[in-house]
Amino acid sequence: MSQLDRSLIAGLPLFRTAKPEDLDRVLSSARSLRVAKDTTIFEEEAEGHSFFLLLDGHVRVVKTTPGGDQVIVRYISAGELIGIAHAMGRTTYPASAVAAVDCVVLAWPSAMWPEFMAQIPGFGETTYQTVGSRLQDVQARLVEMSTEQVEQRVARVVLRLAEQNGRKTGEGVEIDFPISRQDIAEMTGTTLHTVSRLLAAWEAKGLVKSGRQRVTVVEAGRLQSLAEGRAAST
Amino acid sequence: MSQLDRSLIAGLPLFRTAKPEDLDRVLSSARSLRVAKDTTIFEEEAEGHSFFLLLDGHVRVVKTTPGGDQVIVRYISAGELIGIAHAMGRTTYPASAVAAVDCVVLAWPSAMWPEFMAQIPGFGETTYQTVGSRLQDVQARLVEMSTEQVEQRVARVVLRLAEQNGRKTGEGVEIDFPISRQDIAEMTGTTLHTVSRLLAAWEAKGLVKSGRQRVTVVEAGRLQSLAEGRAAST
DNA sequence: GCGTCTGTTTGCGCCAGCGCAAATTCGATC
DNA sequence: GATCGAATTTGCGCTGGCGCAAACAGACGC
Repeated sequence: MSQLDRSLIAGLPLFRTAKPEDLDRVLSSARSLRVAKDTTIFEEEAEGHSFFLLLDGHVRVVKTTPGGDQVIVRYISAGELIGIAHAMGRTTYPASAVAAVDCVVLAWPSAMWPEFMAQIPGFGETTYQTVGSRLQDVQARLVEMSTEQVEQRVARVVLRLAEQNGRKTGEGVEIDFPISRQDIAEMTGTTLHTVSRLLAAWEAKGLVKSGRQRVTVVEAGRLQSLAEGRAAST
Repeated sequence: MSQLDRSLIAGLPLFRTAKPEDLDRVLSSARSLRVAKDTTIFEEEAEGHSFFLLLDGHVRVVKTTPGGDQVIVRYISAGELIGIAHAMGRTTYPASAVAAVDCVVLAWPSAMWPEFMAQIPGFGETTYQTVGSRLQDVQARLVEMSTEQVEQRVARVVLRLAEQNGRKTGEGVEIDFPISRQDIAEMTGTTLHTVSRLLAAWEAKGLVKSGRQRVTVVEAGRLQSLAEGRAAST
């Protein structure tokens, strides 16, 4: 296995306070993987033998119910860790991770987790803050699911995805990975039909542009109004 | 302030691996408070100056939306920490904590958090596992909110509360703190009216007994069937 | 023991959004 | 550029559960 280059991970917040020799050690024990679009990186309930760092691409984290319904718990973007169940004292993955586009990930055996925690300055603190902010985030979504109408929830999700994973285009901010109506439905607890109707209505009002697995936010402000429950003017 | 007795906290998982002198140090810096039923321990968004250990009683953790709707995020029972936002790198509390019954809590200034983490063996690991399991839990609820009908969600919540905070009585397992229809509604994203109708229907079928701020699970098995979406027989 | 207040029950009408089904369009592939 | 499959759109009917409103019942203070 050829040694990976330090520059791959040097800029990440996760390793902000790590020393160069730490980076080398981290990299020397890493496996680097290419993951094709729609490939599963790890499966819910499976033994959590490895943890991963997403170097490039986007990954969706999905839970499946006994009834076969899927729910997208969150999207992960480059620079974030995945499969860190181990950090929380679990031995199995609580959800599946699927590449939303072709991805590059680094993988380490879970057995190395304690070593990372102990030896990389700032690693523990950063990851725990990550877990904490994910908790905040999921709690916020729970509140939204409990109190808001479908239109507001969909508006919020579209806005959040555009903010966090947006790419400016001539027309507005486009979500920079393929996302279907079904995906949005699975993030908002509704059906692809309803999402389709909403996007069509918004497009007619000029709030968004959308196509096959593609959504562009044109008027973020008015969409924000919708998300907050104030009926959008016009 | 009189020194608190070690036995107050010696049995807790949180201090399982702490040494007796650690316990004394922890206690000597603690304030002990009695909190009357329905009193707020800390308010969402407020500056997180303290963290708390619930010694006795039950606390509900509540988030309020801009629109004024409340959502009960979880119940905390004796032995658990609350207000540990600080651990996750936040400076304000993400939710409010309200005493569900008369409670006894210990409080420490948040500034002491790093000291606890560094000096009490096992403290860090245990609390991070707690955060991790809360994340799992909220994620599971998010999935339920997204995919299940109201009746299933209410059944699940009642079962969970009875399991975690149940007290055996002659008739079944009673949730051992006062809980209103409104409270259950705020945990399941529905209205008190619907909860009332469901409990009435279940009571007619002999699955539960309930009264003013009181719920007893009589037939856990059949209620579990409901929670899993299989229509209950009879 | 009496009034009051808070929590609960229940009836009724309505509608947001689901389920089903069919048509359509867009990309990708050969 | 013809073919095929997946994603999307759209119509239609139905219903779970909400909103409103009013009556009711326990518990608690005086």
